[in-house]
Amino acid sequence: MKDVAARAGVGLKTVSRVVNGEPGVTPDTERRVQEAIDSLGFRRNDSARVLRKGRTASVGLVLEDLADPFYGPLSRAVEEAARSHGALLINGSSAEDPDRERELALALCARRVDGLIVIPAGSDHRYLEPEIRAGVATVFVDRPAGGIRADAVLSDSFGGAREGVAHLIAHGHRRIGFVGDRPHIHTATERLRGYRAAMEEAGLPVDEAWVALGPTDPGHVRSAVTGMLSGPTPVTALFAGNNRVTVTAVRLLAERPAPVALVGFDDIELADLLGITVVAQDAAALGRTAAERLFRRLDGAEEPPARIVLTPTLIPRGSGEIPPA
Amino acid sequence: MKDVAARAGVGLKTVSRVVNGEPGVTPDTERRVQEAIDSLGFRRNDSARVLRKGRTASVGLVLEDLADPFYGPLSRAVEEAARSHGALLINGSSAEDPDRERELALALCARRVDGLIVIPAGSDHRYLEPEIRAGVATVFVDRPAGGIRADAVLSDSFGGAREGVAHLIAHGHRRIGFVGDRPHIHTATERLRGYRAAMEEAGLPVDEAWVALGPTDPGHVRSAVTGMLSGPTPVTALFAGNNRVTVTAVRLLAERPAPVALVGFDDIELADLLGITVVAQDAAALGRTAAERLFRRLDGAEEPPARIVLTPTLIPRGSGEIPPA
DNA sequence: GTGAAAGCGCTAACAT
DNA sequence: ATGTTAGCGCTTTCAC
Repeated sequence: MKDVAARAGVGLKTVSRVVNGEPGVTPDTERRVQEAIDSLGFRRNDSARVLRKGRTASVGLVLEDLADPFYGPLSRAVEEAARSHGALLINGSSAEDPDRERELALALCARRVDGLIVIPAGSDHRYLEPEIRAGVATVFVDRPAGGIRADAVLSDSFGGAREGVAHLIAHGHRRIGFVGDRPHIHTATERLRGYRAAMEEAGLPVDEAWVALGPTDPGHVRSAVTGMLSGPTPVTALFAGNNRVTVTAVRLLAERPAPVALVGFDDIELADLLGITVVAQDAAALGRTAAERLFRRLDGAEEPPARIVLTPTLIPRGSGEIPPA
Repeated sequence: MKDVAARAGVGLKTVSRVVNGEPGVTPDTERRVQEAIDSLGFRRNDSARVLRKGRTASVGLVLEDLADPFYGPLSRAVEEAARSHGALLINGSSAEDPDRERELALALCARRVDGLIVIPAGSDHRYLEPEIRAGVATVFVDRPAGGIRADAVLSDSFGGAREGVAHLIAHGHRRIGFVGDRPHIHTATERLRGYRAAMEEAGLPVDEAWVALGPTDPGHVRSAVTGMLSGPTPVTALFAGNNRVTVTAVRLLAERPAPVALVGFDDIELADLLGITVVAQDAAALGRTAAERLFRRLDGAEEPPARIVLTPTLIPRGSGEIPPA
């Protein structure tokens, strides 16, 4: 910028005015400055600008795994909102590791992102308290924050699971298995709660051998499902607690001769062709809603922290309507 | 930091030393500084650090659409590499719009990212020349750069498509349709070239009514495919130029009574269950390779720009082995 | 309409 | 082992 000023034979501030489109520059001067900029290939250094202005026009998004098809659309929705507010998005995956979540979130704060959207891996977010006090707007998505009061945008996991399980019950099932993510994950326990509620409302007993919370890699899911299907009181239907579980369950059930009913939480591409009944969340809406809330705060809104709950949708496609064997 | 120094009763530089884990501080002093840091909730301002050091420890990734299941794993792989080099990842979607790609890439440069990974939307990247000269390491992925010499990490679109089409020919097809992305997209024309090569090598004529390049939204793909299946010389097999096309083609073919063979470029989740034969690229490997190249350059490697080509894999699953009607 | 000076928070270089 | 000074590139303030 100094160089540009020298070359154009003007003051530093005049260049700054031109670069930022501020008024108070004669067209002629502006032209000279512009020429100098072009010939020098000058581009403003935003780091310096940030240092001076205090705002970075960037937001951070900490999620579990960008490679998971659930988070792609969510991230894209956040990015789109950021873009419409002139902000860039810095993305990081926690790999479901609380330490990594924390490390990432704090690194983003050190970069002085204006806002932070977090899909929690851990359940204690008090480490963010000083940051939030220091002005980093923070919104949690998909799962609520632990230990602090903050905005959260969630899907109704309890209600969605209850509806899905009730759907299976309505189709005649009495022995239904539930396979979900590890118990420290909020959505996993909420969905399990929904399962239990539906069973209880129907007056059905739950054999604890029908319930499995654990890692959602294919190996664990396979053994959990196999167990439920082969015990003394085998289940006739399955509720899958998330998209990873559903995918593995579908593969496994396809290998078996006897049909087993299945409803999965989260929609999956091509599930329509495979006839998989799901309780679908709108990942993009989750991201969009969270981003809107974030930017509202950045624009100065002073509302108290709120919990916004989106309602998932049951989509019957066949697998959930299979009658008991 | 000033405040911390005052509170701990030490000089500014000593605080800096403690914060950065530099040697030359007595354990006792370090403890005092650490206490001051904790009680003040101090966290280093990385913007200032960046301004001083010249490196931001961040890389930018410009891709087409983070919500596309092809880019999630790619982005995650880049992020993982960045993480292992202590860098953060800023990503943005161009929505396949060249202006937006340019705008994003330049915004990232203004932030002084250390490196840039670009999945081109446009075909002219001369706008990046000054940035690259100024030291921003740049690697192109999936499609090569236009108008400048730069590293590129690609899949062998030509070879992959040729192999896929040859596979259909080997199963007896003589009239094969090709549905691909818009012609200005490098991979689309490369794949079409592969299609033509395979046909020619088999001595088969290509009726131009069997070839459609265009937008890959369901509407366009449906009408293109429908046309090919209902003309005077209907095709008996289809080669789908990317994952979007494949998904729509599978849906459409499922609605038709007569079986039509299909091979698609790019793998898709659950394609195994639906028996869809694909030519699979390894999106994560693409991202990983590009990131490795980028960080090698950032570590000072002075190699000339190279083109690295990964070989896709044909995975027969049934749809590509259906014989002609 | 324009510019000079101060300073954002940090680190490199050089004292002490 | 610790502190001081200068300055990264920009914007803010205020004077011209």
